[in-house]
Amino acid sequence: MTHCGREKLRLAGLRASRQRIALADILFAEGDRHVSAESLHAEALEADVSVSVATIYNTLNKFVEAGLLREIAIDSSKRFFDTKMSNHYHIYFEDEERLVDIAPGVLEIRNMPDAPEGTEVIGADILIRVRTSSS
Amino acid sequence: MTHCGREKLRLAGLRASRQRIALADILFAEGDRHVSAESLHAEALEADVSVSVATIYNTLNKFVEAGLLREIAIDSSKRFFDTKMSNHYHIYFEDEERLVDIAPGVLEIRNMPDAPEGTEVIGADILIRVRTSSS
DNA sequence: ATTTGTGCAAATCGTTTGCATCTGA
DNA sequence: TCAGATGCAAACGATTTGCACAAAT
Repeated sequence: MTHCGREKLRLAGLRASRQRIALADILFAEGDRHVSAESLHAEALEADVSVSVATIYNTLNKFVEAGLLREIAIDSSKRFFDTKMSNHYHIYFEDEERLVDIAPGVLEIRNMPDAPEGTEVIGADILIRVRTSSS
Repeated sequence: MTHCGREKLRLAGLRASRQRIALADILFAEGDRHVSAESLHAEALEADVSVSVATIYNTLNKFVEAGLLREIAIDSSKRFFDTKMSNHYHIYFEDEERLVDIAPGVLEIRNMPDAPEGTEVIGADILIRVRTSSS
C-alpha cells in the first residue's frame, strides 16, 4: 500500500491524525474505490488500525465535505463513498450489492435542461440498476 | 378527489382494505405525485383516514412491489415514492427538499452500455441536484 | 372459515451526538 | 498550549417486525 494519506489530508487542509492517515491510505492507495462505512471499518480493523464507528462516519463526512470523496445513495438503507471525483456514472448489481463505475465518456446525458432560474447544478447522478436475469 | 383506489388495487391484485383504498385514492387521484412516508401519513390524517405509520410503510412497500409506485432514493435519510411509472427522470431542489419530474423526452441517455452478461437492467435513475445559486 | 391487513409498541439499522479524554500543530 | 480529533455509549430518525385483533374474500 502506498502512503499518500498524509499528503491527501494536507492538500485538503485536514488535520492529520493517526486514524485519518490510516483511512486515507486505505481509501486512496489503490485507485478508484467504492466503500461503505461498514466495509471501511472492517478494512481498518483488518489492517490493525483501531477506529471506532463514530470516527469512521465523522471521517467519511469530513472527507466528503473536503472534496476527497463523493457520496452515492442507492436506496434508503445503502450508500457508498466513491474515491473517484471526476464526472462519471454507476452501474449497481442488486444481487451482489456491488457498485461499479461506468467507463467515463461512454454513457452521456443529452439535452440536460438548464438549471431553473436562480439555481445551480451541484450534481448529476446516473445509476443503472441491474440484476441477474431470470430467463 | 376521484376514487380510483379500489380499482387500482384490484388491478394490482391487492386486497382492498379501507386504509389501502384511502391511500390509493390520495396517491392516484391527482396525477403524478411525489410523496414521502411522512407526508403521506400527514395527508391521510388530514383526510380523516386513521392509519398507523407501520401501515403507511407496509402499504408503500406493497405498492412498490406491485408496480403501482416507484421508489426514489435521494440520500441516506430521504426518499420519495413516485406515482409516475413511465420512464422519466428527476430534478431535486436541495434547499426545499423537493423533487420534480423532468419533462419526458427532454433529457436523454446516450450510449447506455449493454447490461453485463447474464444481467438485465431493472432501472435507470437520473437525478439532477440543484441548489439556490450563491452568486 | 381462512387468509390477509391493521395498530401498537418494541426492535432494528444506520448514523449522529455529547462528553471526557487524548493528540497533533 | 490548545483547537480539534477520538472513543464510547447513549440518542436519534427512519423503517421493520411480532403479536393480538379486525376485516376482507
